Amino acid sequence: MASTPRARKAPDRSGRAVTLQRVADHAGVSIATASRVLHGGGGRAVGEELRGRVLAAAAELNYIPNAPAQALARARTSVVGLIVHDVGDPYFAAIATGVMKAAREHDLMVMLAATFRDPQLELEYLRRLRNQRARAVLLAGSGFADPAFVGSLAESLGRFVADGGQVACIGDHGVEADTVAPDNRGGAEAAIGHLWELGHRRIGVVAGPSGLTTVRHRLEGVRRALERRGQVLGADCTVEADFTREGGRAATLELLARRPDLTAVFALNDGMAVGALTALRDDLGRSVPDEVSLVGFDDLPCALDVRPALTTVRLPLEKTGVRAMDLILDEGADRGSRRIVELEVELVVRDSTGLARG
Amino acid sequence: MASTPRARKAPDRSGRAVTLQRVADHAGVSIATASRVLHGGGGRAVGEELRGRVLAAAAELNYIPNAPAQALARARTSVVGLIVHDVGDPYFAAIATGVMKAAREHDLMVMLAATFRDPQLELEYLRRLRNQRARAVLLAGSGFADPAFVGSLAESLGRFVADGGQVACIGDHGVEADTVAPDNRGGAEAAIGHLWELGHRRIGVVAGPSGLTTVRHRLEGVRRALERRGQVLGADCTVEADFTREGGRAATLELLARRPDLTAVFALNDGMAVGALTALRDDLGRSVPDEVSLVGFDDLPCALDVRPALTTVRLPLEKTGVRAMDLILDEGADRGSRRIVELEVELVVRDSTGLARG
DNA sequence: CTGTTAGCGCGTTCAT
DNA sequence: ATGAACGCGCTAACAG
Repeated sequence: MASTPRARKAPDRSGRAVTLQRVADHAGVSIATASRVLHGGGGRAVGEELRGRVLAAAAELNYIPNAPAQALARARTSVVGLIVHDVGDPYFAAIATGVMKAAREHDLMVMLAATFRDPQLELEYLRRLRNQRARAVLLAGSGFADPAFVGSLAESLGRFVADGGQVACIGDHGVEADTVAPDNRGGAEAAIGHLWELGHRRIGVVAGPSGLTTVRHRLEGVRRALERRGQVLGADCTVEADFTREGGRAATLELLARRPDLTAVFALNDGMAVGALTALRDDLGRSVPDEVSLVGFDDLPCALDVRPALTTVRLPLEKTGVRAMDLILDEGADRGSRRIVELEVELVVRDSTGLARG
Repeated sequence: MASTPRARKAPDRSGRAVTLQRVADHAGVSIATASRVLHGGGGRAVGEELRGRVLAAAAELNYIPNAPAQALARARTSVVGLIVHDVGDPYFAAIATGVMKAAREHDLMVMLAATFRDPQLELEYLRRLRNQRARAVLLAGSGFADPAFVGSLAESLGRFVADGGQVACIGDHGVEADTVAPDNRGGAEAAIGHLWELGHRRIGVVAGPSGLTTVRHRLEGVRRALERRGQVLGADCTVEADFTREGGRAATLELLARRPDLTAVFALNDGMAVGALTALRDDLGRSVPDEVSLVGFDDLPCALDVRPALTTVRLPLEKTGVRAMDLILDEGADRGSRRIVELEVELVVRDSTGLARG
């Protein structure tokens, strides 16, 4: 036709976008019938004859349903949101991998959001995911221990749920929601136990920001393991810094300056451990593990690349992502109480730990 | 429960979801006015009085627009799709980081899709992104050199564009689309040049699958650099394997078995380089760089953690993601010819390369 | 400046 | 088994 005033879509060859209506016309059936054969949900079946015609028409026209329109009509989308601190961090990248694999098996798309550790941004993304009417949101990464923040987080999550969305946390976010979390305390205990068995009695801890729940839990594990053996974690044996390689390096320098007599260092994640290794070996000239033993946490790929290969606590990161998706998908179970899945961790002994000297 | 026949949404306290209509009612204005103050686009301004009432009502009711509904009405969404091989790979994770940062600045959400190097899955995700009516798609990662695949890819992309979507490639996908790509050839030439200057004349190459365009381009750079210096790359000087650490290790073993006299190895990405380092040092007992020099490509974080620290070609990965988003956002420029942005790379000399012996 | 109204593409009763 | 018609929440003419 000459003028199409309201045409806003890029036109298909024959002038308009390929909609269900067009498929129906092409097949000589009603739009309802077309909808039924293409998206089946309607309950009733459709006769072989028409069914074939619709399928053929759809194929010929290369019809693709309009997800936003379906979302509007069904009041439900097929997207889940994944909120992480930083995709560039191998820890989150591994979780994301698990999530994506699970999503694909269930025909879900995942919207990724990275907060770069800014709590406000986390709230902001929650809004945007609500705006998008995401069917569910996966909150990954360590939570922030700040009560005020946890309050607003709970509120945002509450709204999301009120809108009909589902929520699952990966790790402890201080919120009443289904959660899958690795056994951080147990992992830390295992790490300390390992060092203890090797004869280490003066162990230092290179910790991340205590505002992160993950850090708290790992520290708790350290304390518990030590106390069980009649020792308390001295205040001068813990240094807190950024949860990164650079943080680990700085913290280790400070730690060893305060306590040059330490025979072992436990870094609360592998990033920090790699930094600690650099500090120990390159800055301080202390050989690992001959003079100082080192243990990390997470078992990121880099733990293997580094020399000596890092003894660390392995987290089933990818599986964590998958499990979180399972929580989301099991819609039946969300009645009743909160579900909590604790994932087992495993100490992986490699070359960065050895017998304590003397 | 009583019976709310068509209620499909989780109800708000007062019984229904918070829609624009409700906000309008609450503020005592028409829905059009509410729309105008909340989403401004309508052209005309709104009086202070009403404007204030609408804002207040929206805040009080905690209104959040329904993106699918807006998408339907406007025939345009605010989501861009990002297709990568594997988020777990630091290479793609870095690109994704750049994309996400740029997206946030422009109020766009990103849907992530990981193909795990399965071409069919790439096509499938293109369909799904078209289904979602993504405003644009970013095709990241190395393309597949298979002509048949490139054909279907071009077709899929064509449909996407016909539907009004935009496309930008990261790296060469053999397709006529706006592209941002690092200078793979130049980087490889620089790497070889560096080794040459150090006196190396017997250089082996540890390559990824030749089906990937990235690998091809890097190999071309190698050949060009060598030929410029009067040498040709011997067939026995190149081994092809998976583009991974394990691939690098295996390929290096094979390479050195064939040519024990090599004084330098160029691995076509850092993953392979790390594997090569393991093979050289641990399996073969050859010291790096004293006996064999090693160069990688990409400058992933692990290049720094490894000992000796890896000499490698740095790619501006995060910037690559940002630039690709720029192409998407510059809608004005998409008339006329194809835009190609070539990103400069930089050789970073660290400790894995040294003078050739003898 | 503000309100009315007609779609956007689709799912879903409700008749037939 | 099939079709007609309404509504999902919102934008964008168009009319006042």
